[in-house]
Amino acid sequence: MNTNKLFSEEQKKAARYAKAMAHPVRMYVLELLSKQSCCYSGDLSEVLPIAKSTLSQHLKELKDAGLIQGEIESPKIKYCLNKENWEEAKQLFKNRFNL
Amino acid sequence: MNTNKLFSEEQKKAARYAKAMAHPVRMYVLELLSKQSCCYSGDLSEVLPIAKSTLSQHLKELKDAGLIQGEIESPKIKYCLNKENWEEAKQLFKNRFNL
DNA sequence: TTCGTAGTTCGCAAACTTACGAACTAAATT
DNA sequence: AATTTAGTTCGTAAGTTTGCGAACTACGAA
Repeated sequence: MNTNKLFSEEQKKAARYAKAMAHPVRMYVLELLSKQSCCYSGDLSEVLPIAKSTLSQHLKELKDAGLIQGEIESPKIKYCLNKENWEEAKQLFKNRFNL
Repeated sequence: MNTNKLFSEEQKKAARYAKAMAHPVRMYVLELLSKQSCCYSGDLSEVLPIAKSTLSQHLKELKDAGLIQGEIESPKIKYCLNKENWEEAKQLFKNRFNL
């Protein structure tokens, strides 16, 4: 399917963000971060019933989608929302669906 | 992964709704319906660059997720948002992310 | 310099998604 | 009864996602 002209960039972005949210683990992480600003991936690892490698994969997806960012605080990594993109995502959803 | 106790039902629902939105075609349909209350799948078929069978599949996903409902108006089918679930989805997103 | 901690990458398997065309169903029209 | 219209279902192919454990990297502490 050639999507070049048929969907707006905004629709594609909104769908992309929705995809990043489309898994309970990732929803959990986003929800946590939207409430407490930061967390360590070790803390997530303790609480979530998945292998570390799997968690790492989910965090990578959130990073690739632009919704979170990690900061090294050796030996841990501190994750926060990427505020700019997070605001964009919220705006996209609000505008589309008048939430 | 056993998700029985680890994520709230609400997180799972929210992720489920996000998944339904996680494709440009489905985002397009939802956006349209949130703006104009109804549409015929034939109209969508004319405007979207995908095979009828593929569109049918996407509409089925939205139906299965509970976000839309179809009503037969022979020989066409009229689609609308499923208002109850749509409100639920919006509420879930608002509450989670204080949008 | 070796060890432990924290996290990532690799390789793989199983399941799911996306897309298509062909064949099908259901109902209204001719 | 045959045709047309509108949409669904089936079978299939290619690609993506989810998950795991094992092997790896990076780096601070002993």
